[in-house]
Amino acid sequence: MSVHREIRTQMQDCGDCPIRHRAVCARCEADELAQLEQIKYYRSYQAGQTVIWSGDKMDFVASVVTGIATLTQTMEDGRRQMVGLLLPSDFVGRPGRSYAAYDVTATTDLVMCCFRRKPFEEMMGSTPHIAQRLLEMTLDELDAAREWMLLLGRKTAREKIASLLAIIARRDASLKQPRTAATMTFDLPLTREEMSDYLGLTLETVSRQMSALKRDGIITLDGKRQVTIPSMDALMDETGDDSDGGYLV
Amino acid sequence: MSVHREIRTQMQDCGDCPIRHRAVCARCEADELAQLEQIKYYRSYQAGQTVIWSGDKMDFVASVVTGIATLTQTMEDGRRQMVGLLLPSDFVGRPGRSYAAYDVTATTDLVMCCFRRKPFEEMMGSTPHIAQRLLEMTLDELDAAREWMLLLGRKTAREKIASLLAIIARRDASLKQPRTAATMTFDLPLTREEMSDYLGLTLETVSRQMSALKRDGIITLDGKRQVTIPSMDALMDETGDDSDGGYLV
DNA sequence: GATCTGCCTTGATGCAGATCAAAAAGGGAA
DNA sequence: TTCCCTTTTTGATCTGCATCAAGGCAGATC
Repeated sequence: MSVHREIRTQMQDCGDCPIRHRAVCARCEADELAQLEQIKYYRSYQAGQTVIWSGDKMDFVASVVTGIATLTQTMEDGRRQMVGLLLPSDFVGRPGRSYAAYDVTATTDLVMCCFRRKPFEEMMGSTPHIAQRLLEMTLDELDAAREWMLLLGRKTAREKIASLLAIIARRDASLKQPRTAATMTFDLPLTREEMSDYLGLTLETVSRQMSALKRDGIITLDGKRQVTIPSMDALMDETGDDSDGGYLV
Repeated sequence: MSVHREIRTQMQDCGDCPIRHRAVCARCEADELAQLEQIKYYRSYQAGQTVIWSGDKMDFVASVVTGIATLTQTMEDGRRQMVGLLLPSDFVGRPGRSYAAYDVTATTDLVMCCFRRKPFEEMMGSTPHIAQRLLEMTLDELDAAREWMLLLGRKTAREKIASLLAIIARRDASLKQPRTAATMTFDLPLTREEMSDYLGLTLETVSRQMSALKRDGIITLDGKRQVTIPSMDALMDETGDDSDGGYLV
């Protein structure tokens, strides 16, 4: 089936972009793909660069291809809270909204696949798959946000750190290593300050708790950023989470 | 146009149910409405009753018709965090998930409009409007969750209380009073304990901060539950929020 | 190699909110 | 009315994390 093959070939350059990948391409809708191709473009950002400021005009929606971006809210007096961590395939922006609601920042080098907003919205109207796929992704993000609310509202500093490490480790594991490895090693993509913005702590507390987890043998640090987790189970014991919790389908 | 009129008539009994109201009925899609009618039923709950427990099988999705429900997460040791406050027209449950992820509780007497999940999902596949409407609603909830993350992570106890009061007051205002009233009065639908679960505080702290706001003339209490706000501006000054913040379109 | 600069760690101290405890205020029911 | 029970308030004390303040370390620049 040549259309199928053609799409597969074109898919390469878009990485994990969910719009093409899952909503469109998985169903081999060549027309939709062609349409999307026309309104699509790529943008790259260096680590630390700001993608867009809260309140700025935003005439695109996008999905992360490679790298990590963050969504942050800032209060007038400078207090900051991270409200989203965007990994490859995550979606940024919102159909029907023309201004950014959050600061979007690249924490690593970042490539995004952008779609001009207006034509994208029009396409959504005529292409049910896209709205359905977006709905699924948004519901996942809502679940993640609610898990984070529990963390912010009720967990101790140590539990917060352990939870963050577990999330990063789990994501990394699904990308790289088979699920077998008892020991796992990864690079922290966040500075201590970014971690503190995510966890609702100060960077000093983050640093102290990292040291404490190290002292207690839950983690090993190689340099400031490389983390080794000897036992994922031991880490999970520190998160305060239910040990099972696997009912989410 | 008789179809239109018929739909309007049938709408009455479903209150603010967004599925019929906005996604379906607003477009006068009589077929969809007929389909929805077949898979729909109502359920009532008394104040305090649990609608469903986290982890329970959930073979329906629903929307709140009247009353208020809450979504709560509980940790093994009993720490609780409310992660959602469901008002009339809000949606509960998730297409594609057969188990509840949160405890759902009626905080006031509650009527819900339920749809059997499987047929609802099938309908979503064939009826684009519904997925699009659900997407919109879910994006709104995601924004609300992210605002709540800022509150949980970075606001002081006093700011948290003021923010909650402001949210309830604003909702109430849009239902009842014209936007003109400088003074506004409403009943708190939550106990001190529920407020504390929502805000990530203890009930003692909630009580103390309510007393403090009263002492400072920001609010007046008549009994435990009826709140009067002499000046909405004065209350907003206590929330820590940007005074404008009106860029969200 | 020396110096700089941006992270990160560690220490000392303070305070907001938690915890523990008890009294007060409602609000039904009899 | 009185009693009982739940919810709320208030008080005393404790503590986890924030705040303030030095250093330490590793990678860049000269």
